[in-house]
Amino acid sequence: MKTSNFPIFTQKDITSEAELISHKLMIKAGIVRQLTSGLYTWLPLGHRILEKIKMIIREEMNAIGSTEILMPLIQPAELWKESNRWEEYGPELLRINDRHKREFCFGPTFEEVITDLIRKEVSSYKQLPINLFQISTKFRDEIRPRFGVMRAREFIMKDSYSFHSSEQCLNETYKKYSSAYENIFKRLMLNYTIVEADSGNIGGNESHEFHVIADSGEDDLLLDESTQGMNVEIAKIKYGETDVQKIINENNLKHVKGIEVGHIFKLGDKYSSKMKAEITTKESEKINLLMGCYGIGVSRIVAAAIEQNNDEKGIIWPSSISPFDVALIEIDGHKDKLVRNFSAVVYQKMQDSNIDVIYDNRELKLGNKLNDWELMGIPKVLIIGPKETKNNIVTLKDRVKETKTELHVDNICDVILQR
RNA sequence: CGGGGUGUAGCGCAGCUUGGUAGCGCGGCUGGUUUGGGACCAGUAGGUCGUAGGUUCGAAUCCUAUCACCCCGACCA
Repeated sequence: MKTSNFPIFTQKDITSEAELISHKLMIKAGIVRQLTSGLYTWLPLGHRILEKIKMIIREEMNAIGSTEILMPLIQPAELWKESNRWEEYGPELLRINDRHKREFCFGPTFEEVITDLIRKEVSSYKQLPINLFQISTKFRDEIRPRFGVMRAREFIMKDSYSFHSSEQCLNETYKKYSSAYENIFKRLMLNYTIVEADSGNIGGNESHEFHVIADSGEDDLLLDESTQGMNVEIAKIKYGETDVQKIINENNLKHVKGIEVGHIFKLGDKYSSKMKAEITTKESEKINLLMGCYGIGVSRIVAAAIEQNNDEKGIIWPSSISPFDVALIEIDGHKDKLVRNFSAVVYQKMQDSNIDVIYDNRELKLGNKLNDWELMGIPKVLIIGPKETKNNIVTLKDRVKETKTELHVDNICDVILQR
């Protein structure tokens, strides 16, 4: 990719309205722009980050036998009335009418739609289990959107749904998702924890949340030495005590702040019973399907990752989700043909080795370019000027270690690929 | 919904108290000098001061209404 085809929207000054470091950096680095309250446009850089995260999620979903689908953003009211959530969900459910005055809503979650699909398509235990997921835009009309994409009204979420004929099968699948989620957050290189959670208005009887640990997190978590813990809602129920500080002291727990980036639920027959999603068992009995659902906040992960990985210069991407592996900076390439030609050769070499490289051929000074790519958090920067061109080398600068290394042109790809 | 704040050039802001030619920084464009960490000089373009009404000889400034955005509280991936 060349900057001539990949607009960079970095900016020096940002509005004082942004409070969180991740929100500030996402604006400065040109990842998102706000359209209006709770709604954001993802710029080219931001879109690439989202795609990297989605790819990791897809791979881990496929690895446990979950298959991708895509459901409509707009959902008919009838289904929500069946589950009783048309009333229960409240104003967070954004409702609209079509030209025939028929009622619809923007989907904040998809239990109704997927249950409707499965009840129509599945009638026998032989067709189970079924594991499906989608990565799509969700809409929740939040009371108060805030912190940029951290709490947006429109956001990108991966949601999975599983269907079973037995409790045992649901339990096994729930465990599979839990371990898949662990793999995902490990691959995202985030410091995370799993806690017991309250199932909220999604419902069901068991649930766990995945949190990225950050002081700016909105959730309060209580952890024990093994860092297996619970959120405060569960703690209050579990210990029969409303004074959180008392719970912490009496049970020797640690209090940390977390950003909820994943949530898995055992739904049981909550939706299948209300929506009459039945199957016939081996014994020719009709039973309600058992369900699980499993969410990951994709767009929120971008903000959470930045909360955990930044310095005074800007973002420092974990290598697995960096929008580019390396930025190639040419010094005054528009004035120096030799530099430009050599840069093009290096660029081509890296492309041939499938390295995600952004070639900065803008007419800017070296300092401008370096500052930009450091702000945007690219882990490695290659510099090519007259000196490098003359000696058939490049200078490699490491975002974190700040080291400068001269590499011969033949070794570039090997060193970059080593990570 | 209750409480607080902010809307002025592409971006970030000052001006408003005490009404009188609409400003600063960054960015843009032109020319020149620079050039290995956000260069300098000269010139230039760009604004119905959120919107509507009112007070006044005169309103960015005072009054009223309204809209938008942000912050604090009640809800949540």
